[in-house]
Amino acid sequence: MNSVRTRFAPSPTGYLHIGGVRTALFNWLFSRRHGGQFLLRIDDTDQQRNVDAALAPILHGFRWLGIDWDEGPEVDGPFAPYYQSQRLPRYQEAVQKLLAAGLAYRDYATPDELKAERDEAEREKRPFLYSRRWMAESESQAKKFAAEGRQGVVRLKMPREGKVLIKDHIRGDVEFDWAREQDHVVQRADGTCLYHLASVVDDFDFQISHVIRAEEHLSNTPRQVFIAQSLGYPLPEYAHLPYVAEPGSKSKLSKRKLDKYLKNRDFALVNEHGQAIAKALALPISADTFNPVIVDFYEQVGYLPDAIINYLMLLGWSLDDKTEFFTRQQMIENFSLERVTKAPASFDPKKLWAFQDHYMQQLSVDEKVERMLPFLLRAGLIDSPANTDAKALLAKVVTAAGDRLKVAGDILAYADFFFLADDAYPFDAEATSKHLGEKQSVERLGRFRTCLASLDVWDVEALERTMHDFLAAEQIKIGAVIHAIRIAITGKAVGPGLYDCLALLGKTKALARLDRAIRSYG
RNA sequence: GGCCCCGUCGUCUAGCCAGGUCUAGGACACAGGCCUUUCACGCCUGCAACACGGGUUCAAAUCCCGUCGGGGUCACCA
Repeated sequence: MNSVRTRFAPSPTGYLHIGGVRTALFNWLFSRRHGGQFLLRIDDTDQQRNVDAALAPILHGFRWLGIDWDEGPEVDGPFAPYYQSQRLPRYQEAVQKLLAAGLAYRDYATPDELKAERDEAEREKRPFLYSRRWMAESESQAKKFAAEGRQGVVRLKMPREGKVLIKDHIRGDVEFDWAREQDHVVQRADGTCLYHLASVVDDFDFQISHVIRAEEHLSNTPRQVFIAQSLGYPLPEYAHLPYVAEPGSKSKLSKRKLDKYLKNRDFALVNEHGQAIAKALALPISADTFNPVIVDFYEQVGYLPDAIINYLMLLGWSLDDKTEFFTRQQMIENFSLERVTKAPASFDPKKLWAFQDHYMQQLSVDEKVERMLPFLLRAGLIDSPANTDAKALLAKVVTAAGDRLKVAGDILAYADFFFLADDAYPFDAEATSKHLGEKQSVERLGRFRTCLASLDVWDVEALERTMHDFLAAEQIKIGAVIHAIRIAITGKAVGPGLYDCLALLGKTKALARLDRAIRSYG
């Protein structure tokens, strides 16, 4: 009956952080590996106004990634509610128990008095430890302090000697001196309770067997152990994961330092690529919620959940010296805490990109079409999902584009010209001046147009033959003309094979586009 | 600053616990080449690391000690 139960406890912040996903993923994998449950608990003791709105993107992100939870918001479960804001009575009950056992005390120190003690300790260069001077040891003393107009909070009465040993699945045994632990506040004057107490009570109530969380919580663990033991709770197993670090550094990844990451070449590249797609979609985005640190970025741009999950799984974990690709099933079968790395791992957007590339290549044309159609719809390049002609064209475009489409949104940045009107696609300025800048090039384009106009059969083979004959007649190499043609019909310097483009456009459109270029640059 | 954690190519990592098969393997990135007169894919080649110093040992990336470096944490935030 020792079921494995893990949890991830997001705060409703309005966005899902890539580092948070990694932590959640390891929790999820561990529970799945052992046939247990994974739960989501909402850490909203900070009572914000609109928890639902701030939580929605987070839940949505997990769903999108395929990280499902057995208990928590929207699915409930035997221990509902899973919101800390709704569990205050339980926390207060725990506080009473601590008080009654003499393991916590009411404290009436003012912030200024506390600060004075802290400053003094600093001046004397000794570690700060609260003097307990305003600790109320009896009811009458409490009344006396209150009569002075003081506000009472509840503090933990931490041991002032001895050591505590924390057994951690990743760190091994870690020892702390009790005497360095502060008498942390667990309940405010207004009766609300603080995170550490709430977290410990929740983990017990929800029967969490393994607390798997980021390493930044390791130094918080002694106080949590103290709370749990004081309350008579059995201790959960602990596993402190290395945190996810910034690109090219060992500092913790944080969405607040976006400006810094943008100086990283790879990060900037991935970001710009995404921004371009967002722009093509006219997404109402802000840098706050739309950047490569936030999961939503990847969904909007059209990454594949499998790519992200696979990449994240390998950030701080490995099976062996060569296996890189895992199906969900393989992940679950192979995951173990023992093989989690101890050192922090830098988030590398380029490597994520490489996984994305791989997984995209695994998709069939139909699967790609299914993912790209919504993008064309949203950009207004296709009027309706029921437009079968447009869908058929899309399938052909996707086939011709092949590996060039790295994310679903690339259909916009890369192949929009197929869907735009013959006079609406933009000409790339740099490419145009390079290949259509000279009169000679444009004249040659005109002659090539004449050759094409005489074609009865319009397919790749015929087009290739026409080109061959044209080159012979002109006595030139293909390089002298192919770029100009490409730009004329697509507006871009890069794209699928030229004959594919021509064939897919059809004779009428192709000729119209050549005419437009000749008119514009002749 | 105190406490705690961590330290293998630029990055993710294998190897470390059970020392030799490690002139340290793989992947991403980067550089060059092939393919293709676009781009991308693919293929080939190259560049590139055991933080440093002492031990122990016939033998150390692996064990021990120290140093240095990086990070986390020290709230009436979570």
